[in-house]
Amino acid sequence: MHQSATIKDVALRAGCGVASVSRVLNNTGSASSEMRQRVAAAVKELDFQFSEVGRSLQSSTTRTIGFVVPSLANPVYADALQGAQEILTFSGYQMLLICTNYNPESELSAIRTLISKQVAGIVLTVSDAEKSEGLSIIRDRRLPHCLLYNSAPIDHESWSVDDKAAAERVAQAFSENLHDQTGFLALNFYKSDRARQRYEGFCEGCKVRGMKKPKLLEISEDFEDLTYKLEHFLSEHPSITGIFASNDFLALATIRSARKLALRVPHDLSIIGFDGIDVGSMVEPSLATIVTDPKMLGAGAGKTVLSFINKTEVPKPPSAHQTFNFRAGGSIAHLGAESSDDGKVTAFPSSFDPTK
Amino acid sequence: MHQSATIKDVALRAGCGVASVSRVLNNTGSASSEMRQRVAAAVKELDFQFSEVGRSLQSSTTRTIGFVVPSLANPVYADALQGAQEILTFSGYQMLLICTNYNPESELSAIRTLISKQVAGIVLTVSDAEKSEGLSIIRDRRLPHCLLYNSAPIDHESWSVDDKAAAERVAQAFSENLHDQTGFLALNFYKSDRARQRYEGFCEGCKVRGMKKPKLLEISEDFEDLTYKLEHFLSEHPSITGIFASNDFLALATIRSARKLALRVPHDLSIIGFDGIDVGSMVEPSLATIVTDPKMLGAGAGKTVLSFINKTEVPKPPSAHQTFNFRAGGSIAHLGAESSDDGKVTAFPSSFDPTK
DNA sequence: AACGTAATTGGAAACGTTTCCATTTCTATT
DNA sequence: AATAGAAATGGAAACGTTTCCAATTACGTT
Repeated sequence: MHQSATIKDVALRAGCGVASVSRVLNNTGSASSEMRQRVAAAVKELDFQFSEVGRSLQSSTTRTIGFVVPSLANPVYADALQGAQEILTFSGYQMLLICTNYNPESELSAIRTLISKQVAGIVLTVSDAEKSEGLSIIRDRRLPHCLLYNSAPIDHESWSVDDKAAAERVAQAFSENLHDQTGFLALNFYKSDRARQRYEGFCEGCKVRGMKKPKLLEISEDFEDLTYKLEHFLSEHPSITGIFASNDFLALATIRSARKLALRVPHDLSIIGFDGIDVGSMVEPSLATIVTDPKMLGAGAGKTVLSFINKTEVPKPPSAHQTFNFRAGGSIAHLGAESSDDGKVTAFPSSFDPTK
Repeated sequence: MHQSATIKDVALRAGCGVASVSRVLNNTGSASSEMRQRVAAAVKELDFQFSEVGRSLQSSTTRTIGFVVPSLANPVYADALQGAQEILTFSGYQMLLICTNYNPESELSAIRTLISKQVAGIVLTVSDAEKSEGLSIIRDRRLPHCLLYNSAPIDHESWSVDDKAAAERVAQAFSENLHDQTGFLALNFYKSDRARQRYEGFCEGCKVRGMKKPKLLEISEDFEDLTYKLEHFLSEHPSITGIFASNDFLALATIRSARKLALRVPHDLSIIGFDGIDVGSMVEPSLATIVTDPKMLGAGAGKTVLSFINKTEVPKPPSAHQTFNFRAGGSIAHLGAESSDDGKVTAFPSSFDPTK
C-alpha cells in the first residue's frame, strides 16, 4: 500500500463512471443495487478513502473549525479546548489549532492562515476584542465564529467568564473578612484585556465597599522574581493584608513565596486566586478562589460556531453570574478581634471544602 | 468585503494570465517589474490570499501536521502540544488536533481522518504502539510520523519518557528510605501501556532491591472514590508505607485522601508522584516525584516529523535516563530509627526544593 | 537591419471531488 | 408491441492552484 486511490481508480475498478461512485458513496442520487455492490467491492479492494482536499475544493468548505488561543500551557485554555473538542468530534468536525503565545501581533496572521485554509468557523481568544483587526476581517467575511474568554463587542457572540463581576466578588470576600488594603497581582497585565478587566472590577468592588484602592503588582513572564518583588511590594505597602492573584498558579506561587518570606498564610497574608484549578482544593491551606468552568465555556463556543454553520438555534451563553463561583478556602483569614492572636482561628478550617 | 478573491480575479484585475500571477506571488519563474507592480496592486485592491485548498489539491500536500493525543485535560499532553506547536509555528506549519479521549477505538478513525485531510505528517500517542492498526497504516503509507509517549516499535521514531527506568528510580527512592512494602496507584491501568510499563519497572526495581512486590490499586475515571478505595487498600495491606502514584494529580489527590483518613504524609504514608508538574513543588509538603519535560518531548516529536518532511537530519531523542529526573520532596519519609518518634524528622525539610 | 538568444507571458492540463445534464436502460401501462 | 415515464448511468464542467510548454517580446550582436 502506498499512494492513495482516487475516485477514478475506484470507477475504473468497478467499471463505471466517477459520478456513479460519488453517488453511491454519498448516498445521493440513484444507483442499482448491483452498482452499489461493484462500487463497494472496489472500495474495499483499493482501501479507498475520499480526499477531503478534493471535496473541500468542490464544496468550498471543510469540516474543520479553527481555534486561536494564547497558549496550551495554560490549563484554562487547554481545558476549554478539551470541551470544544468533545463537541466537535461528536459532530464530525476537526480542530485546527493555532497558539499566539500571548503575542498579539500573531493573532492577525493566525486568522489569515485559518481563512486561507477555508475553515468552516473560528473560535478565538484575542488580546483586545474591541480593537482586533483579525476579528473585523472575520466579521466582514461573515465567517461563523465565537469569542472565548473575551467579552463580546456588539455583533459578536462570546463565551467567557465575566471577569469584572468575578473580581467584584473577590472584593466582597475580602470585605466580608474585614480586609481593607489589598493588592492585585498579575502576569502580563498589559497583554490581556482579561487581567485589566479583573483589576477594574476588583477596584470597583473595593471602592463600593469603602476599602482602599488595591495596589497593582505586575510581574513578568516567569515566576522567578516573584518572591523578590513580593517582598518589596509588601514593604512598600505594609498595610496590605490580602492579595488577589489573577490566576491560581500565581496564587499558589505567591503562597510559596510568602512562605519563603516567613509569612504565614492566611494569618499574615491572605490570598485569593482565580480559575479554580483542581489542585487548589488539594493543597494546605486550600486556596480560596474564583471557580470557573473552562470546559463548559469551550464547549459552548464550539456549539455556537456549529450552530451558525448548521443554521440551528444559537445556544445562549450563561449570564454573568453563572460564569463563576467563589470557593472559600483556608488561604483567606478573617481579620476580626482575634486577628491579634496566634492565628489558630481562620474563617475556614483548612479541611473545609465547600465543593463537596 | 465578502467572498474571497481568486487568482483569476487578480489576473483579470491586473490584466494578465493566472500563470503570471502565480509566478509573481510565488517568486518562481520570471516576470517584468512592471508586471510585478500590476499584480501587487491587484492583490492589494482585492485583498487577495491564496486558497490553501487549491494549492493542496495541486501539490498534494498541506502545511499541516496531524496530532493524535488522549486528552487536552491532561497537562502532560497539553504541554507537549505546546512544545510542538512552537516548533511548527516557527516552520510555518499548522496543527490539526484530534483527541481520542482515552478511547483506543477512536485512534484508527482519527488517523484515517488525518490521512484523508492529507496532513504532511503525524505525531501520535496510541494506547498500544505494538498492536496499533492505525500505526501500521501510517507506516505502510510512508507518512512522516513520530510517536509521543509511546516506546517505539522497530522502524518507528519516538520521543517518550522511559517509563520503566523512571519507575525503577522510584523504587530506588523508596529503597533508600528503607521502605519495604509499597503500593502502585493508577488510573485506567488497562487503557495505557504507559501505566503498565511504570508498574512493570516499579516491580522490577523493588525486586532487585529485595523489597516486597508492590500492590496494585487501580481506580476508575474519577477521583471520587479514591479516599474510600485507599482506606480499603491500606487496611487490606497494613504493611504498606509508601505509594507510587502514576501521575502527580493522583499523588496530590492521594495526599488529600490520606489527610481525610487522618494519616500524616509522609509520617504515616509516603507518596511519590510522576510527571513533575509545577504545583508539586508549591504545595506543603512538597511532592517527591519524577520530573519530566513534556514540552521538550513534544518539540522533539514535532522536529522529527518536520525533518522527515524536509529530508533533513532526524534529531536524536534523549537517551532513557535523560528523559526524567527524580525530585526529592517532603512527601517521602525516611524510615530510620527515628521513624517511631513524632514525625518531626523527615528526610527532606519541607521547604527543600532541589530544583532551585 | 537582421538575427539569435534570453526573458516574459498566457493557455491549458492536472490535482480529486460533486453535480448538472443528457443519454441510456428499465418498468409498467396501454 | 409500442410508448411514456422513471430509474440508472456517464460525460463534462467547475472549484483554485501550479507548471509545462509554446508563443511572444525584448535585447544584444553581427
